[in-house]
Amino acid sequence: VKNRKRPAAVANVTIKDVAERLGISHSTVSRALNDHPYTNAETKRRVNETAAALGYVANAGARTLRSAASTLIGLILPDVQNEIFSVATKVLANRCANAGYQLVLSVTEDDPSVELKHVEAFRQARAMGIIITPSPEPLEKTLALLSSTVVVQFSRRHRQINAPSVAAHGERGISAAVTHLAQLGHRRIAYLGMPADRSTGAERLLGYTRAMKLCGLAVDPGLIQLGPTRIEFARATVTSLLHLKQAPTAIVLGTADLTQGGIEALRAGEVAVPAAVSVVGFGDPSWFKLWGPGISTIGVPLVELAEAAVSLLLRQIGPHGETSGSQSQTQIVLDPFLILRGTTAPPAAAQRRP
Amino acid sequence: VKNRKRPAAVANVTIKDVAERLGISHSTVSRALNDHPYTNAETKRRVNETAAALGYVANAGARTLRSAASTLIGLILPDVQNEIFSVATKVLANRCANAGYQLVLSVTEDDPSVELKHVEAFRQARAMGIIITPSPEPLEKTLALLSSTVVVQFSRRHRQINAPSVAAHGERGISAAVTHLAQLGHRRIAYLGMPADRSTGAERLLGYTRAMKLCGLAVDPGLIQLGPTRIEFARATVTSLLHLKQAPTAIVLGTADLTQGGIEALRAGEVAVPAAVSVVGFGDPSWFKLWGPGISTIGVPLVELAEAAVSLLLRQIGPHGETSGSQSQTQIVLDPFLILRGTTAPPAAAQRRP
DNA sequence: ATGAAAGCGCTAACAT
DNA sequence: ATGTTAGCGCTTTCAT
Repeated sequence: VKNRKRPAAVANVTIKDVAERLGISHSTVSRALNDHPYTNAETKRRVNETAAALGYVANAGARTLRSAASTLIGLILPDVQNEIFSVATKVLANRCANAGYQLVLSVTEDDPSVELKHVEAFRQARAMGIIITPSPEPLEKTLALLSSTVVVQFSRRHRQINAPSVAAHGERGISAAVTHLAQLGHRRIAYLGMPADRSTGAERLLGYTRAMKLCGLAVDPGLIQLGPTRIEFARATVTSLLHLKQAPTAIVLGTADLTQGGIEALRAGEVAVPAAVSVVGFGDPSWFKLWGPGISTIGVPLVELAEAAVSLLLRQIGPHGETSGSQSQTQIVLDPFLILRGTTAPPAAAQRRP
Repeated sequence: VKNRKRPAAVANVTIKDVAERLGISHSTVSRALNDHPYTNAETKRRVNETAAALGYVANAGARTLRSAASTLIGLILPDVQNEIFSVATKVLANRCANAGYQLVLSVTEDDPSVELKHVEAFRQARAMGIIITPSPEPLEKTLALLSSTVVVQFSRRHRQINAPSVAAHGERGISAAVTHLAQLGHRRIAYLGMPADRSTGAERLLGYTRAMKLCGLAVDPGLIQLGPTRIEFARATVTSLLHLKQAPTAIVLGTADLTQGGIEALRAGEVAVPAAVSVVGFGDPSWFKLWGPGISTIGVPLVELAEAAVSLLLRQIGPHGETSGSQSQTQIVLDPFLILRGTTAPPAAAQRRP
């Protein structure tokens, strides 16, 4: 009888303690606890009973050691506040829990070394799979570690990561916005977006330039502003854009954060929207429809994206562990959709068009 | 040479493999890897080298099995979308990572059985601690499991959970809002909030009734509306409140979600704010300052709350594992602050006051 | 249906 | 400084 470990709260009750208490062998207890086919019903009952009485809690680590299959799934995101990632987190948490997995979350803020640390930790914990929004330039070691794991890339895609991906078709989204504005008569359309080092940033920029050309509009480099996905950046940039002597009559914002910053600038400058300038945002946080006349924006099927990502991962690792063939080629790309509300209208100067 | 495990991606390289390759004992490898004091520098170098070459990744489970100390911290939240919880998630993720822990996230949506499942999983994974926003009525078993772990209650507090807690002083927050409105001349002030089954709901409701009485105002039960923290509920309720023959001249919303619903109703009904009705919201998502004249609201020190919670937990489990004395009595309560913007003004009918 | 025994990968005495 | 050994809690043959 070992009785000197009261200190705080211990959970040292093992399968052996239960066995000893019952005067049976610990392997019988193991079988009883795991509903092994050949187990006496009565034994099973008694085992469960005393296990509960003793406060027995299985040791997942020991189990993993034997079976090589953990119940952990890693999620690596640059940020959790952002709408797309918070929706993803919610969806993944639900789906993983339903499939019997636990979600280990890590937030990198796009710092490659933080990213590496987390990937390492996940590998050490023998996570069954990892869903990751890779940073723009992951470290070599990160790439190596990732290559020996089941991975699904979410939202962004990195060419050196040979794993399936799920993302929104950013190019089409931005294109649709630009085209819509061009059709309204706008000629000077500005684009504010992420740097092209992320796949998402590059694609969206491409969507802008392509659509401009397709609409027969000149691409003025001064109207293309790339920078950090931060509210302050958008606020400052939109403000200066509006002070240009050849100011744009419409602005397309490339992310939800940039949209917020842009709106802040517009509000601060008391700019009439859409009378003085038209605006198309990106993403659709719940308040976009409440602001002013309602913000016209590029909606993204957030839930569907997240669902696709987990499904892809779960399919590979199976509902209880047997990793099946990899399908690294899979690339799921979902279409965004233009949501027309009140911030887009023909430009003031173009009222006299046919 | 075992060479038949290419299937997908395995990480079966163990400390023994490294030892064998080097012709030394596995314990030497273990020491080298862990920077044990008495280790030959050259040996250490070679060990690290071949470990890297072989793609060795430590097995955290095995380590936990020996040392009884994992690197896991559990976070149990009813929701991640909500501002307070998303901020908490971000802060905790950062702080935990810095302290060398991994954050396992679970979302309960206040379902007690889901809550239990997650607590069980955390205990099985031998999580070093749990930060939880307990559901209104946790199951017995959940309580029992929790009592044998290091726990910090976040945002909500349950009387049967004997663990330190961190929360905002909801009563004071709501009181301040009501008092402010009363001082502006409002007499019919409505309150829309959470059910009183959660500590937060009960406190905020108390803040309302107390402040009303203190201001010498009659508490009209018809102006107190409690319900699910859902946008639709607030939308419907605010709409019906405004259709009352004795409609309120001011409304206090008890959560951020309810505030959004209320705003939606006001916008849909084209109600003049604050001319026809004053509004005070709860929380301060970034868009509150952008809507209309800016939403007056009860701000909560979100980051500080989250910081306090991790600090409390980390202090108990220590930066690397030695659980220290519990301090279950600790209750950190942080004060909210009234943010006055444009949605509050004297009631139309009271313009003629002194 | 149950018990005995081995071993998963690792750390930590204890030897040397 | 390094090797030997035992054992953490569990599952899983292999006997019985």
